[in-house]
Amino acid sequence: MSPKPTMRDVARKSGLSIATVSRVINFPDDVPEQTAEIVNAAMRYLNYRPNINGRRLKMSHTRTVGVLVPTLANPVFATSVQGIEQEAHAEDLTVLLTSSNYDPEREMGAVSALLDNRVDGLILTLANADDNPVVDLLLAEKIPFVLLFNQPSRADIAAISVDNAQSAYDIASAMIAQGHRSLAMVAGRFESSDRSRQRYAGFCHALKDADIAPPHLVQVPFGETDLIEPLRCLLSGPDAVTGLVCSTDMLAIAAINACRAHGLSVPGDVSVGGIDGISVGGLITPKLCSAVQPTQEMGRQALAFLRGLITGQSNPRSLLLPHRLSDGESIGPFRRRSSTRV
Amino acid sequence: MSPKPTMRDVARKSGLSIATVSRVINFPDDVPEQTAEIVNAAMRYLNYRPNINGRRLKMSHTRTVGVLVPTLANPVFATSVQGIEQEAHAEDLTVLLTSSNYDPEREMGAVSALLDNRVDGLILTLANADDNPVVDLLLAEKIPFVLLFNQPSRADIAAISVDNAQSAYDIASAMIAQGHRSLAMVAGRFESSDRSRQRYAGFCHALKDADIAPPHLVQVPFGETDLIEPLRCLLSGPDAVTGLVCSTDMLAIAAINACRAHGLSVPGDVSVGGIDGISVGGLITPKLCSAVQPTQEMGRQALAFLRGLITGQSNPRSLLLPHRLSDGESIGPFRRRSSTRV
DNA sequence: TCTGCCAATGTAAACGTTTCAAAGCTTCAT
DNA sequence: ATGAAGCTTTGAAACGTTTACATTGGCAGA
Repeated sequence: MSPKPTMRDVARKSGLSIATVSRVINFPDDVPEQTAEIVNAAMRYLNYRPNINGRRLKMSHTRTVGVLVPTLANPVFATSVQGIEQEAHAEDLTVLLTSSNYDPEREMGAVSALLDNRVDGLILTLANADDNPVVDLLLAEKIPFVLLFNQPSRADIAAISVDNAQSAYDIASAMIAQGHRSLAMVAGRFESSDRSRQRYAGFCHALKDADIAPPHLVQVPFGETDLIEPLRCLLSGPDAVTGLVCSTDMLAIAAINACRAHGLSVPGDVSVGGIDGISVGGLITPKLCSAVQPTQEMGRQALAFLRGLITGQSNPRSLLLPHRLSDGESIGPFRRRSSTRV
Repeated sequence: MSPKPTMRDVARKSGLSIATVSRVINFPDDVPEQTAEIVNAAMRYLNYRPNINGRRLKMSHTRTVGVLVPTLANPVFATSVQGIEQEAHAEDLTVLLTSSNYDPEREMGAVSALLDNRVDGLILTLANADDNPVVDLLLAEKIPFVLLFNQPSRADIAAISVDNAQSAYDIASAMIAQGHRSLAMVAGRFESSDRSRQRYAGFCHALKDADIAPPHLVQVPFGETDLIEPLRCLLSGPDAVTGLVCSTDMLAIAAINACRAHGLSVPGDVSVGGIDGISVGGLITPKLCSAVQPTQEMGRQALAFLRGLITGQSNPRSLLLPHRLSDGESIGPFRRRSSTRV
């Protein structure tokens, strides 16, 4: 009684064979109602709980998916995982979660651990989707996987994201439309995030299209929330910047905070825009103007898509979802700054 | 070649027995270096990857822990999971993640699914830690588990949290100290969160100690971020409230937003305080005054503690961690409001 | 040369499932 | 009676490990 009851125990208790018990569990309709009831009674009596590991060993699939995100500390990823989890729950799949802390080195280890668990497939947000050994490994081993937020250059890789460059282009353009001419991008380190690089490219493109001089760029380590020092130079001096495009909403919120600390008002003195569309952005003052992506929905779709790949019903391809600019208040018209105190 | 190589293949390739291969993998020191090298070479050659499910079936433990949180959409929980994940990574444990969406009904199903996976232990944030069938089940089945954020009344249950009542008491007292006499609590639904109820109790206690009249209470569903309507009554009229104690930081941020929408300034007209200490709270304007708990660290500790329970090195007990009041700006001195527009 | 010991390796039985082939048992038309 | 044709049910062989126990071979000591 102390050791957990097994199917064998249930079989013995109900006077039937182990095979019948198995069928009651997996194909209740293939078994006469009466038999099923006997078995179920025995299971209840014994407090039987199927050992999924026995099943997993025997079966070729595990009904398990692995998820790798850079961090859960950024609501973008947390929300996407929330979406993944919801859909997984609906599909009765188990989610194995790991995070890389934005460290490309850790990605391989994390994925390797997931593969040891024989996951049926993976949903990954990688530092860099191109020339990534993890992607090569997965391709070689033919393990279904979906990239989330990554926008790989190869078209035959499953990926769900928004158009990163365009998002940044749009936000930058919104500022330019308000008369801003001196802009900078605040971005997460490129080596930690290809999104960051792609967004910077879009930002540059917007500036070029508007014939604006060489863009500024500040790269900050991920997780950093204190931008007071990193932004000091940009925000002071004669040629101070009046618009900050941030590669993520978290950075944008931190940037607004830094502007305030420098005695500058947003959007009075400086306009700030973000990308991602995390929900707090809509609650703060000024309401954050952002290129919004449907984060949670993207998580859900990623899982649904992965399901398709696993069952062989669909083929890997890149999905670009539409983003939209939120009607925030953090971007305002250009105004010459009276005096730049810092 | 197409099917995944097994230990048997490695054994054949290296001309040794399956037992030796197993030893090389699990107890490299018990095997002559030379032999180990042969086996390792074979493994590399075949691209061998141990099947953890085979091991799990054989072994009594699975090196897997289950995690249940209400949602990842609230940074408190996301951050705690981040902490859990970090520590799990260090301990080489696999994390199975599920969420209940604040629905007590879903908790049992989620935990049941985790148990089917034969997790070695669980970390749970429950709607209600007392009289919870999930807790009873776990106790009966003698599965190690740690409650996180819950503060159960039984002392023999492992739990890591801050003193919820005291947190609310402290925030409320801070407002009272600033001269506020007309206070309300904005709380998540009690049936979804015992923290919410405990915090309300602390709030009431503070008011009673200060001889202040019956407290107001607004309960809102979890996940709700639009408090404009729910707060209309409280914020208008002759006996409008001047201080809002919110049961979570997310609610506090939403409350500040609602105040703004009603044309009230924070902390000029209304003071707002939160509980949790999520990191964005420190970035917004006004900086959120909150009873801060070390969320990520709590996650880490929860996993460490769980490890102790699993290995039998420690016994279940409740840990109350200290909270601290952040030096926010969202609480200011009481000021009679000139005209209450709404 | 034989004995005994030790280190290195091998054998084989689990672990709890799923599933295929085959066996029982009815029923029923011939 | 006989056998075909259903339905139910069963036996037994995997799945890939771990591990208690058995075997081997070499070598020191007698």
